[in-house]
Amino acid sequence: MASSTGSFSSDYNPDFSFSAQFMTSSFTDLLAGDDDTGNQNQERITVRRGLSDRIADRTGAGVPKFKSISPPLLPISPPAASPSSYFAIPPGLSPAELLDSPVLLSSSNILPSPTTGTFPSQAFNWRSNSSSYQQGIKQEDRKYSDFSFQPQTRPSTTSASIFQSSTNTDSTEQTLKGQGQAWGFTEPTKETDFSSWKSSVKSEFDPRQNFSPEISTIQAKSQSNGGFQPDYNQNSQPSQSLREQRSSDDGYNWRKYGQKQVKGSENPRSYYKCTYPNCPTKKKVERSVDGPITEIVYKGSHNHPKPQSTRRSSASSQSIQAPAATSPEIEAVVTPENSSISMGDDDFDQNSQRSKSGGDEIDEDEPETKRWKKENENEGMSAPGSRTVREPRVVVQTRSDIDILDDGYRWRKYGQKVVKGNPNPRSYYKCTSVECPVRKHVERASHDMRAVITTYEGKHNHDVPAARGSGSHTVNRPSPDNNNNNGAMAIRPLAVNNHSNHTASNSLRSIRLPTSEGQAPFTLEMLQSPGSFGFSGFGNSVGSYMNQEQHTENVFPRTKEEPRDDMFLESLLC
DNA sequence: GATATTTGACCTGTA
DNA sequence: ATACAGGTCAAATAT
Repeated sequence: MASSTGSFSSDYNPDFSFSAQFMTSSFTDLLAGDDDTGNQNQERITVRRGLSDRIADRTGAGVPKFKSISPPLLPISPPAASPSSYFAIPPGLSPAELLDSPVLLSSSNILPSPTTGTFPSQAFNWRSNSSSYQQGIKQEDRKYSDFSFQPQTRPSTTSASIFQSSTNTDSTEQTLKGQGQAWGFTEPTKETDFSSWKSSVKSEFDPRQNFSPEISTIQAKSQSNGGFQPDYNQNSQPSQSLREQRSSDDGYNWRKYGQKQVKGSENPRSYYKCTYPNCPTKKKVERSVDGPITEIVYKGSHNHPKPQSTRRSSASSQSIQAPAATSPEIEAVVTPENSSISMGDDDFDQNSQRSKSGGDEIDEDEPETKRWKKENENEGMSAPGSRTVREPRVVVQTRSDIDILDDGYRWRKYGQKVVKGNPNPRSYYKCTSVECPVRKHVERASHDMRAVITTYEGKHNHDVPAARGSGSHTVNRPSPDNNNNNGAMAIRPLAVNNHSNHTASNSLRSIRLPTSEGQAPFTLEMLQSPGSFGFSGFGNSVGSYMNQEQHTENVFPRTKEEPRDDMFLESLLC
């Protein structure tokens, strides 16, 4: 459960490997990565987006194949033209601090599991701007009653899992809830998944092996992307594409019986049946135009042992224990697309959590999921067995992006929740200064992953920490590619500046909209029309929620903030 | 010729 | 009841 717990680090405890590792790894990767890497990440995130578009967008050489696995973009910044531009560390701010910053912390959600080093599936599920995402938005009214927030709690199994699911990407949530609940998906499974996550990086996974949606998703992603998995090379072979059609690398033999263009996705979906006599297992696979698998959904469980002939490394197989053939099925949805997943890494991230609470996940999948689930039920498969893996479709990494919002103060993340009306998780931070009551929450606009909404609550009773007070560390950078930057905008909200300059302000909200090249981020205030907003950005504190909400709605009709949720969260947290 | 894939048509579920 | 979308079938085609 470490993973689950880790994902949600209530205490900003350095010891907490989860966040730290995530951060570390992602940070490291980021540092090490070149632009290409950044692009890849983005692509993963935007899997749902037309591949052709993405390709066109990217100037780099080959098409990235790591959609699902690559670390989500750091919140810090959108892929810059040059590697060096990736990070803009403010003067006085050391990398170490940066790591501790809320930004990174938040990003941890998206980042690979601390324990395993793998990415949460959620991240992969995000579907950024894709049409599918829009569809998903339609369901924003869904109920998120399942949200379970237990920041202080150690990974107790249940709570931890729940938390994680809700905390992580939307896709994850959705997966767990939508599928998990219905199918009796249990947390233990989840843990298993996460723990195994690291080691299991395969191009494809065996349904039996994977029983967690997240894993499936990730694996799928990785497969398509060529992920970070060590095993990848082994598994992937030159002629694999052809073979994949038949056996898909998951050790079973499949026969393709259909293909269809799914609405909302540019990627064709292929339908496969296990060729073993009387085996009811099916799977549907979505591949992006360039080849990588963006989503895999398994239905049913194999009623036979895996065929002997396999080139798959035993190690990879072992990494994840799959439910026995007869075990219940789990349907995991990953999608990514987001761009889901959704890894759309990010997707994965946050969105991957598709629980209803997550809502973020793309609804697109939901129908399918339901359908398959239903079928499974009819077939008497109640157990978790089938899994959906969604890739990247959606993945816009949110957390990291958001965190970019370094406003000069030090923040400790104390919670995360998906609020009604916005599939994107809202991170909650508290000022780390002793007794400082200020809190802020950050979330992405539901309609546009690139837009980040930061809301401040309360007034700082102290000065801005010296090291960070300069505000010169703005990370804003023009994004080379608007399309690729879904959600990955690393920008520092103006709010920050305002905030630092006006410690007296109780409440400040800034919305960062996607910026096109050379465009500076702007605050909500800039958007507000005279009549519609009475909110000056420095208005009142908590009481301003309604106003804020209105603002938000005005700007982003689909982004709704419900005070209730906040209060709910507060009650839980406090 | 056997096997697998492609693809348009049909079926089914959902809104 | 209807339209739409997803899933499946099965003949045609390819390997």
